[in-house]
Amino acid sequence: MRYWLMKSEPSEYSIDDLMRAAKKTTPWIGVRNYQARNFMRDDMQLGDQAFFYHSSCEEPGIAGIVEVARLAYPDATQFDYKSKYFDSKSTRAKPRWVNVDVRLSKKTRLVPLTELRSCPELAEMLVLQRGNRLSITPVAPAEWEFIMGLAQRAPRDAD
DNA sequence: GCCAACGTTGGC
DNA sequence: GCCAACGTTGGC
Repeated sequence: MRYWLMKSEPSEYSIDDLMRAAKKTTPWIGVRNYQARNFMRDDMQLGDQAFFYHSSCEEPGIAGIVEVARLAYPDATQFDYKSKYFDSKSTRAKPRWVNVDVRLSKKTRLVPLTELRSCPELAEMLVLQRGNRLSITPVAPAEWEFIMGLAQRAPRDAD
């Protein structure tokens, strides 16, 4: 069992969208980066857990916990010319992009990026590294446990 | 909106 | 296979 962090722009798909989804499950479509794809295709297993991270928004940070509910399969949007994720070089015989399905385990308080950055325990965390842009990154077990602790704590005072 | 950092593309 | 140009990500 492995741990991950998966980024989504809440204007595209937020933790609340996932709460409203049927079976609280969604296909993690739209990944168009080979490294991130390979994590889904080669490494993700059923039951793996992931932080649902809100990016490119007012308050970036971890918004909840999800679980891998279906192993990687071809991402349908790559074949849909009307989709922003359409890839003209991908074929059904040889699909280039895949997605897993994730199911909401629970929504947490928003643990802001700034708070994560302030924790020496998380100094090595991949998503916090300079210049990191990967939308899916592995999370070390110790980092996972630490953040789970943070998430159960009351939000910081905002002064 | 800016821009640093990184990935991808394509000419050679 | 190199690498410059270009595109994208994502925090600020």
